[in-house]
Amino acid sequence: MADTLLKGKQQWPAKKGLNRGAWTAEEDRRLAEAVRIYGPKHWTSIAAKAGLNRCAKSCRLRWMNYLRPNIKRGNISDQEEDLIIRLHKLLGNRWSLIAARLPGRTDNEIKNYWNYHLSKKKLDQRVLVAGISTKEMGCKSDEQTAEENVPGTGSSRSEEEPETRLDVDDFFDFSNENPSTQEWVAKFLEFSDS
DNA sequence: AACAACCTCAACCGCATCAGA
DNA sequence: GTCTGATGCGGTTGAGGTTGT
Repeated sequence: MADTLLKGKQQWPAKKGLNRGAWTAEEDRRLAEAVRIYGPKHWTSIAAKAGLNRCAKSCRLRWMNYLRPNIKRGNISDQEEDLIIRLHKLLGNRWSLIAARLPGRTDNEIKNYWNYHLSKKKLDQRVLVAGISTKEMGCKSDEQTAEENVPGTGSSRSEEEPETRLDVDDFFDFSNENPSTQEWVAKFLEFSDS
């Protein structure tokens, strides 16, 4: 355990005297150039070869969440939100899996969106339904909902399939949705299957 | 205008897992 | 089979912007 801890710590800049904090335009440019040359793999060598005084993890994160092409920014549409809710119900807090089903969205973005927007929405709904105050609920509803659908703890990453207490076919049945949603879902499924 | 509360976003942290030596 | 470095992921934090009072 102590080993693992140490190993984790060694990977981050604070412990190596490397740069941290916000990226500059110049750093972005260098990183993008390095990724163009070497491909989005082998982050350790990318970080070194780009002459960035950044650790591999920082470089990867920056690329994945910001520099990667085809990234959509801001304004999660209603359809996307709906899909996020459905996928979260099915997959739990597996943001990377959810993101993989939302073209152009990053796991970080979805995670951020969920953590603020949707968890708040659900909380509000529960408060409305139960007719109780947030205080009385102890702000517990988020974890509960997520954990209801994901075995183990919220942070566990077991490879087991989630214990699906819901019918997946039914879950992804959009036949009751309005035509524009259906069209969007069809496009989305087409995209993600290819 | 000033302040507080709310919201968004980017980045860091810690851990698990993978892959190569 | 074991060790070690690299990678991927989810959780968390905090800075900065926006909105409301």
